[in-house]
Amino acid sequence: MGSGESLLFLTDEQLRRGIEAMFFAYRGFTADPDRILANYTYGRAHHRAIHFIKRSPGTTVNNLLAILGVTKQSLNRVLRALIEDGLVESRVGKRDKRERHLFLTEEGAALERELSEAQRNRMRAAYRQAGPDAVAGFRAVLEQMMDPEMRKHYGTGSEQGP
Amino acid sequence: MGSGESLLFLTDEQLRRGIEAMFFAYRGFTADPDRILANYTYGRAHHRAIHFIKRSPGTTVNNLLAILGVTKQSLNRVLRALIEDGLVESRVGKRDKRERHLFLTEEGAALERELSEAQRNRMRAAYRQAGPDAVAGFRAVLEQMMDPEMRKHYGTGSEQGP
DNA sequence: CTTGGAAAGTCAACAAGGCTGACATAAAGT
DNA sequence: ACTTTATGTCAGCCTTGTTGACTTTCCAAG
Repeated sequence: MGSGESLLFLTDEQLRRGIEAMFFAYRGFTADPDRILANYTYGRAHHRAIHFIKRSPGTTVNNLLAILGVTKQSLNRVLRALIEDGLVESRVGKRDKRERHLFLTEEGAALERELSEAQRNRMRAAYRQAGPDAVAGFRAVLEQMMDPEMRKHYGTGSEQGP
Repeated sequence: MGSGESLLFLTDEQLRRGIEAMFFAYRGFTADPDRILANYTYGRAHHRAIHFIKRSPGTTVNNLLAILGVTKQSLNRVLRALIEDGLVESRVGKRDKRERHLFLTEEGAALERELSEAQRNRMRAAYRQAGPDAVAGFRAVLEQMMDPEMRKHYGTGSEQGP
């Protein structure tokens, strides 16, 4: 035994369990917002946009594109709906007038609160059950699982382009 | 301070970071299989079916339906393609001839290996970087995040209906 | 032995949300 | 003046999910 024992967590069986944990947990993770969104004409894509606009008010379209990892055509469809419905405001950039800076309106912020409260409640319950040490480990593994490119977006939040 | 300090991991800010960690990590989690699947005519839905058939050879369609949480029409489209292409074999049940028991053919098993090796490699790297204690925490939090219904599917694997 | 209901399969139609490609406009930068 | 960047838009396609309706098969209970 000795050094072999400490690598037990790298067996294929352990990895398989980790893979399935990700699959089932992600379903739970999205379940509550999905239920709420079903009452509107919006879907997960709208939720994601709203989330990151809330996190970084004034973010540009290009910024959002990089974070979400979709095409501009795809994002545009989503943003257009949110802007037309008055949940998101798009302001022409002061310094660079090509850029559009995105903000939640009061109505948009209300929906964001509704969605994120549901999601936070589940996350909070999971955190509480698992305990602080587990949370640190949870975040450490997830961070390593991201593409390195994405790790820079997952950070402080509310960074605004210079 | 005192007892408040130990609850720092439950602040909205900490929860937001957890939420984004899930989002970015899940993207990484699916990125490698997605790249591989792009070389075939298959998508994520096929991967999921193949994964759980591999985990529980001989599982029935109804079983798979419960695990995957989609409609039978949706699953059927996926299974039909896999069966027609000879990656999955569907055998009429011995005891109950209404049931179909699903198995991977050699070709199906080969694709499964290709996909799961890529996914395991990423998971293994993440586990290794984060360390065994982090892995335990990772799994603990994910388990709590699942819908309780799903927790029973996330288990031993290779259970065959009686 | 008949019948009710479960398991599976299929057809059709639709929606969300990805994608590519082509093109337009405005503004910044060189 | 020219090129590049940021954004928006049109059109069309694909995957994967949905609902609803209907059929076939066949186990099991009455």
